[in-house]
Amino acid sequence: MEIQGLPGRLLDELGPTIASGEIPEGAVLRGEDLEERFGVSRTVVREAVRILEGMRMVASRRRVGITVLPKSLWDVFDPMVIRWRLAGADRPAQLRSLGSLRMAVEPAAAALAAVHATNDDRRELSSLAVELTVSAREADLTTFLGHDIAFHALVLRASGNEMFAHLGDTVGAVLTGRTEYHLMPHQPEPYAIRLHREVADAICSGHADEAEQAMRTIVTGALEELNQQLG
Amino acid sequence: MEIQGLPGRLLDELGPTIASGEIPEGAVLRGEDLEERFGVSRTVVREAVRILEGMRMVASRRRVGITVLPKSLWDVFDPMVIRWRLAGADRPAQLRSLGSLRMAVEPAAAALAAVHATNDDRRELSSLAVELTVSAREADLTTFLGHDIAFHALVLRASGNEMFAHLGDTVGAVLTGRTEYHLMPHQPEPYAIRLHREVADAICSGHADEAEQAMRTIVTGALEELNQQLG
DNA sequence: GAAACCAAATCGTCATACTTTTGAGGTGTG
DNA sequence: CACACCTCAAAAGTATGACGATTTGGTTTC
Repeated sequence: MEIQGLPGRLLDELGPTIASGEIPEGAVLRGEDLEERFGVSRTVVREAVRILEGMRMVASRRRVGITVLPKSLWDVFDPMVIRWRLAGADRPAQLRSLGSLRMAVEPAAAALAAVHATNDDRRELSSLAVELTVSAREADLTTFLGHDIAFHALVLRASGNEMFAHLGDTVGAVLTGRTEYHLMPHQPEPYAIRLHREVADAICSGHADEAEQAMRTIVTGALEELNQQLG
Repeated sequence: MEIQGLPGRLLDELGPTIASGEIPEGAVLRGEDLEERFGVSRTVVREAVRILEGMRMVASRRRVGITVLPKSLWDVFDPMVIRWRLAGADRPAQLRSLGSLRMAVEPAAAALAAVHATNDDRRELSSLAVELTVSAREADLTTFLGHDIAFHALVLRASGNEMFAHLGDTVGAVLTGRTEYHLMPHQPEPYAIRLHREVADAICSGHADEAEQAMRTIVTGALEELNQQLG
C-alpha cells in the first residue's frame, strides 16, 4: 500500500529524512529547491508536500516556504510515519510508544475477541496457534515471525473493532522490527509460546478474562524485554 | 489544523460524502468530472485526491479513474477521517469503536500518568478537577464539556506516551459529539464527577492502580451509556 | 520613533501540452 | 471456439509557463 509515482519516491526520500530528525523541526524548505534537488516538476513536489501536510509533518505557507512542524503535531498513527520512524533514529522511542500501546490494546482486543470472534476466526486462531508452536520448536525465525504477526493481527481483527483491527499492521511492523534488529531472543521462549496457545484456547472457548490475562502477560513480557534491551 | 486552500475545501466536500457512504466503496470518479463539478483546476483536484490517497480512502489508477477503497483499508486513526465519520451516517459505529478504544487506552494512560506526570501536569490536573466539579454543579454544559475534554486530554498527555497524547483530540471529538447529539444525561452525574477527582488525586499522589481503576470506571460508564442510547 | 507603504519572495491556482499506462475491443490464427 | 496478439483510445501522470495572492521585511515619510 504505497503511494505511486514520482511523488511516492519523493516521499520515500523526504519522509524518512524528516522523521529521523535530519531535517529538524522548524526547518524551512523551498518548493523550488526540492524540484532541483530531486529533478522533478512543481506538480510532483506539490503533491508530495500535500501528503506530508496531510500527516501534519509540514505546513506550507506563502512567502515563507514549507516548514517542518514539531513532532508533537505529527499523525503518529499514520502507518507511513510509523514505518519511517521505526527505520530511523527514532526507532527506540517509537518502539517504546508502540509497546505501551500494545499493552493497552491487545489485552482488550483479546477479551473482545473471546466474545465477538466468528467461528472462522476461532478455527483459524487454533490452527495458527499450532503452527506457531511448530515453527517455534523448529527454530525457523522467519516462519515463526510470520505466524506471530498473523496471530496478533487475527486477534485484533477478531475483536470486531475496526480501530483495533487496523493496528494489526502496526503490531506486525513492531514484531518485524524487533526481529530485524535482534531485540528478541534467538529462540522463542517456550513460555511465550504456551501463552499464545492459552490466548487462542481462551478466545475459542469464549473466556474473555483468561484471554485478556494471557495476552497481557505476553505483551508485558515483550515490553519488559524491550526496556531491558534498550536500557 | 485544517488543510488550506481550494484542495481543503474540496476535501471538506468529498471526504464526508465518501465517509458517509454516499459515494460507495468501489465507485469510480473521474478527475475531470471533479474539476467541473467543483469548478477548480486539475492541480487542485489532484492535490485533494492525493491527500485522500494518503489516508487510503481512494486509489487512483491510469485509464481507470479514482476508485473508492473499501472502508477496511481507510486510515481510521486519521483525525479527518474520524471527524467525517462522526459527522455522518457512520456516527454510531464510529462512536462504538472509539468507545472500545477509550476503554483500552484511557485506564492505561491514567496508570502511566501516575508515574510519569510532571509536577506541572499534576498541578493542572488538580485544578482542572476542581473546575470540573464546579461547572458540573452549576450545570453549565458547555463549560463542563470544555473542562471534561481538557481533563481527559491532560491525562493522556501526562502519560508521557506520544501516541496516547495524540488521542486527546479524538477523545475530545467523542465527548463533543455525544454532547451535541444529546447522548449523555442533561446533568453530569455526581458519581462520574467524583471519579474524575479520584483519578486526579490518584495521579497526583502517584497511585497508578487507583488511577487506572477509577478511569476504567469512568469510561466503562460512558460506554454502557452509549450502548444504551444506541440500542 | 511609529505608522504607512512598497517591493520581493514564495506559495497557490490555472491552462495547456505532452507522456505513460492500461483496459477493451477487434483481428487473426490454431 | 479459444486463444494470443495488436491497436486504439481513455485516463491519470508529468512538465511548464503564466499569473494571482499573500506575507514578510525593509523603507520611506511624517
